[in-house]
Amino acid sequence: MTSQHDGAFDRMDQVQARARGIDRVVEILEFLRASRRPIGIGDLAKRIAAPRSSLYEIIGRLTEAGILETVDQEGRVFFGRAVYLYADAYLDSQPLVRNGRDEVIRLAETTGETAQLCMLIGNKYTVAHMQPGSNLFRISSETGILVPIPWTASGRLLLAGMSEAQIRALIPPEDYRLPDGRRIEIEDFLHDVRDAHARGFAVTTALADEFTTCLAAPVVDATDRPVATICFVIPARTPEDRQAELMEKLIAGGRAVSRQLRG
Amino acid sequence: MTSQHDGAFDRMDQVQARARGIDRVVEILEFLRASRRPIGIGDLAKRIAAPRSSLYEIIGRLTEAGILETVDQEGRVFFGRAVYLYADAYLDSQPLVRNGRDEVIRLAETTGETAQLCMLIGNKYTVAHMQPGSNLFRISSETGILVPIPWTASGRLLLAGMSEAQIRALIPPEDYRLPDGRRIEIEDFLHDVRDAHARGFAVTTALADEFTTCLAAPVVDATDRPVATICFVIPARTPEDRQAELMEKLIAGGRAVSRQLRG
DNA sequence: CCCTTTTGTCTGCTATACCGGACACACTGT
DNA sequence: ACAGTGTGTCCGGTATAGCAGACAAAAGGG
Repeated sequence: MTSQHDGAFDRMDQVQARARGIDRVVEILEFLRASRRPIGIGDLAKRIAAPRSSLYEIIGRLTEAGILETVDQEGRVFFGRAVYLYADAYLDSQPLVRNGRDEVIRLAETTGETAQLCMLIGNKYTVAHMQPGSNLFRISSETGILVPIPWTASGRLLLAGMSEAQIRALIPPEDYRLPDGRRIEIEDFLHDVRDAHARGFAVTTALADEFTTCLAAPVVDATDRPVATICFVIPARTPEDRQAELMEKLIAGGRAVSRQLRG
Repeated sequence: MTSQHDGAFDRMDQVQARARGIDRVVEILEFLRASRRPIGIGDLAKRIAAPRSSLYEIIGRLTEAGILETVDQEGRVFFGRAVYLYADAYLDSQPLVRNGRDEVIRLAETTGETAQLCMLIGNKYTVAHMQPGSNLFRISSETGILVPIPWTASGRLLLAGMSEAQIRALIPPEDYRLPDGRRIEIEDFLHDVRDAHARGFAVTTALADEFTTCLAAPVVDATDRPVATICFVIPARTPEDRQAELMEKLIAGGRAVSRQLRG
């Protein structure tokens, strides 16, 4: 039907070229990561716009490998045990995440506050590990969700060492708009980044969430570039001296993890 | 060299039909899981008998998706951040692992002993989570490593409910040989399994490791089949009454997690 | 220095993986 | 009973993904 003369158009409108199996795999995994819950194959086909017949085939193969698992008798699928093993191997190879996570657990235990290990993935920010504190205060952020860098205190620290031009190139304009609609001025943000770098820590209040303050300290590699942050998520009205005390522990913790990276 | 007239032979010896991308992906991930360290692409091509040109393509795609990462400037690759996020979502979806892990942490804290959450993957046993105790006693086992079932106390509990024939079919003969060379008699092992099932707990001493005793209690699903165990790893010379006390906590903990699975 | 090995990229051929669509079956509600 | 919806399987055609092989460039290594 689609004849010779509109080939170019076809490409533009419907990128309906037959997809590669690997691309399907990536789409599936990415979808599951984002939605964080099991889904039926038919449903999934609609959501990622893939033909059902292909998905049955691909998911069958992934299930066989243990990368996916059939969750219930309605045939819903989700991540399988294999990914747990992959991640375990990954952690073994990454002293950063392993040590950082231990430190975060320790901090959460000794202070009772919610602590996190945060890092960048591409041009987004994510919480790699979260350890809830014993306090009643509920936090909103979830592990693994990708968040615009300007929304976070940690994001400001993680950009330390990048040039202004690099930062401008990295962060898409829409990421400067906060969840409540406010906009962060790029100049202000760049200033924050320089500031965070100079001080060696960052604090933000009521940024992504109205009642939350975030304290962050950097973890740096052997060349002093920030590779992660550890941070506390606390009620905005936490007393000054308590905040100072927490910040001190955070900086010490960040230094400890950084030291382990060098050794 | 392989000429026209031996086509049939070709098929038999070397199943050299062009491989699918997905299969390559699974092979790559499985290889990395087993070897647990970064590898160059050329090297990898030899090890899994795949053409280099294809691997460059596939690994490029997986790297783009964050499933793999380039580790050093020599171009070696290993698991990437994405698998960590996948695993995190997986753990969230598994009440067993989530609750079990919490209970293990609680037990390790209140008793000061090293506690573990263990389960089966295929015909092997693995530690899904380990929480070191505050005691000086160092344990050897590591999370995520696959271990022969007969080497462990937990393994005996996890087979409860299986018939003798099923057990014989499941466990490869070489798994009855301990790290120090001793062999476990199949009959003795089967007896241990029945015994563990009847008592509702298991104890082994100096099995995988000379100076270690392992106490284990089952976590069962709604149909009373064991799906995991929680256990303590303690010095072999721990006094009897202390062991009894720990065992009691363990059984209570296992029951608690089992209850959560039902609800 | 030359010689060997490896690495990353590119190209054209063709076996085949993916797709569309059809089919049987199981539910559900009316 | 019957239409409507969703699930799991199968099949044939064709766009294309994967392969072999060639290549330059870099990296050892003697």
